[in-house]
Amino acid sequence: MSKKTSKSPRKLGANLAQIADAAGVSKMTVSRILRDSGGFSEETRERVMREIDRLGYVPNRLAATFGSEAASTLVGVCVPRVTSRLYGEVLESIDRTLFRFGYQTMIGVNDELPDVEEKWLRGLLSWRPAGVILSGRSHSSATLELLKATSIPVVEIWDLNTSPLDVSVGFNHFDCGHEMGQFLIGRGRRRLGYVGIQPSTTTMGSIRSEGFQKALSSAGHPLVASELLHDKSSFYAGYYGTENLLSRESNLDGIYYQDDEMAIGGLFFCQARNIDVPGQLAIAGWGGMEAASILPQRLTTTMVSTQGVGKQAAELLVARLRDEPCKDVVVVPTRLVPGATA
Amino acid sequence: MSKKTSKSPRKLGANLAQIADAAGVSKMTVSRILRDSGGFSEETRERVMREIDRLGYVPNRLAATFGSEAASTLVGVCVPRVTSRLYGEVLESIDRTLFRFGYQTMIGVNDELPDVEEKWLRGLLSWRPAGVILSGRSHSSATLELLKATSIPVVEIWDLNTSPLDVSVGFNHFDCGHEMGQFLIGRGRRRLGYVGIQPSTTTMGSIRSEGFQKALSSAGHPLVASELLHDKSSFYAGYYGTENLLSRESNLDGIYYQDDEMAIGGLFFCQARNIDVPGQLAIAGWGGMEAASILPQRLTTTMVSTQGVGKQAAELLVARLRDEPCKDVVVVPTRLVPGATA
DNA sequence: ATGAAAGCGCTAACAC
DNA sequence: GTGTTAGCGCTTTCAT
Repeated sequence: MSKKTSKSPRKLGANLAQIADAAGVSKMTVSRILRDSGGFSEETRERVMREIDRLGYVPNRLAATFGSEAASTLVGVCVPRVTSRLYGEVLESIDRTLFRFGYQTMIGVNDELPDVEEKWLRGLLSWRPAGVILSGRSHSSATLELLKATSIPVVEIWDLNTSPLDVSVGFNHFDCGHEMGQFLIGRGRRRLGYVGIQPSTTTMGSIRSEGFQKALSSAGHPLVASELLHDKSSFYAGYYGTENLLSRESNLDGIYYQDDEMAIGGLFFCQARNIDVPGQLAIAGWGGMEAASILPQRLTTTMVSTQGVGKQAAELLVARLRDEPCKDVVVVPTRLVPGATA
Repeated sequence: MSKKTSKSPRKLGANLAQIADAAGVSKMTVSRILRDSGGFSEETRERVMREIDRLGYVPNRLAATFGSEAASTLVGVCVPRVTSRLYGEVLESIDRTLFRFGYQTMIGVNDELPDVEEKWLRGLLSWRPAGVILSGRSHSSATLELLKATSIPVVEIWDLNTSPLDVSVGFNHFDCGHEMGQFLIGRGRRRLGYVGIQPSTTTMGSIRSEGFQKALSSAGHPLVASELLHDKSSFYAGYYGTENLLSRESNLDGIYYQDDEMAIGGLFFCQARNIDVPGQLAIAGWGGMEAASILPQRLTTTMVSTQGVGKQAAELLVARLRDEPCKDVVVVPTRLVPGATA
């Protein structure tokens, strides 16, 4: 059984007034010193700082933000999942950048469900955050209304969004898919398939597939078959997705996967079944996964900078908060890297 | 250039008073209704709710928490990294659970540096959170003081901690290592090595290695060599860590890795060099990685429930916040799963 | 360079 | 079942 009891710590230490008293100045002077807003002498500053240390003063941002509203340093970040290499990297990168700038990150996980995002946002807004970072482009209408009503900066990440709510940072997924389609066609592949996750209400990620199909159609060799799993992306999903697809269409000569995890799963399936890659079947992924570096064959994939997205999203948000000029739309470049699997 | 300007939205909508006016009641009645704390009639409730919807009222938790202090629903969670499968899973699991209970998660990433944790905590406490979840057991003395002074519930996660600051949820890493040591010895291995990451100031994860060594020594076949990398855990780190270790000690007959990522990296190194696993070299990891399911050989590893840690940590924290009785120390069980690599 | 007064939006405590 | 009063700890505004 636990020892301490959480009896409401009505006072958890000193407050401004007590510091002020101890230092023989007014609350305002202490406040100015803490915010370094000028209007105090160096002597007073030192005396006050000494008392702050001595009394172990921890400022109360609740009161500060409540009292000024403009002073909020809270930023809400909502991602589809944390447990996904790519989103996890973006989240971490955002948090690191915001932390450096003195903001704190309040997270949300929405599972790509607009309703969950909405519920989360409603809760978030009650904390009067300085800004929000959302993933994807499809939001519920209530979400849109809430954002409009509060008028705080909003950064939409992940998908390229040419008409963002406010500002947006992401990849051009359509082009990624299109480029890979052209690449595979260029390599002489004619009977191509796709393995990915069945998109839910939101479309995160499925746009690459559209670009891919477009490229194939334009080249006169439309997509032969695709396997959309009701699962989340994983190595194993790629493994059995490939199995499913090939059992339906055994004579494909290439497969494009939603991401590298799934592509690697596919690669292992081929290895298990003695399917020659790339001789018999080409394999291509997306994301530039670190694991690919240790595979016997380097994976053909599109390298992306999730760090870039996170960092820029955070920086853009900070710029908006400081009313500095900033771009509306940032497209983070990606790079198709031919490997040994296609 | 961005369109909207973030001109301080001094009022971002209606407040309690306006709802009260519109509904022809007092602020208190509205407050009671919103918190469902009784003391109002069903009629009034409906009338008030209608106004709330109509005016798009978003409660101000800043004011609420500030005014009551006990009402905080903010929880700080600090992890070493988000970009690590295991920690990411714990974080996500914590957030999901807290969200269900109506709390919001404020995150921190400390890179296993106590100073960063301390800096983060100082910032967090200024938001007067209801509780904190920290990773690991080593905290700076200032961190300890801050926590003692605030007296909010603290949950320490990841490592088994028999004398936690408050409560603790984690794995018994020592036993994991010890068990694997005994297992490998039992399989006839005599010249064992270890590949992991050089522990920094904090010890997260290195305790498994201690348990492992203890088991080997007890059996009379002490650890032959270990390779501690100045890097972060990854497939590739496991790959070249194995290369380094074997170049120093070529006649090892088994290697224990810090985690599955690294073990899989090692497995691929062996494959590339035609080292027979497990004939010539046994390989064992820790963590129960999903990727292991698609490998040609199932990896010998210890399965752990990161979800369990996250969920229980959050639940314990909630119990503490509600002053419900709860355990001080929770050890989440792990299970050694023999595979085909050892 | 410093201070005094008012007020942010809510809840606790106490009326009625 | 409902209202009134006071106050949480800061910042803003205006004096001095």
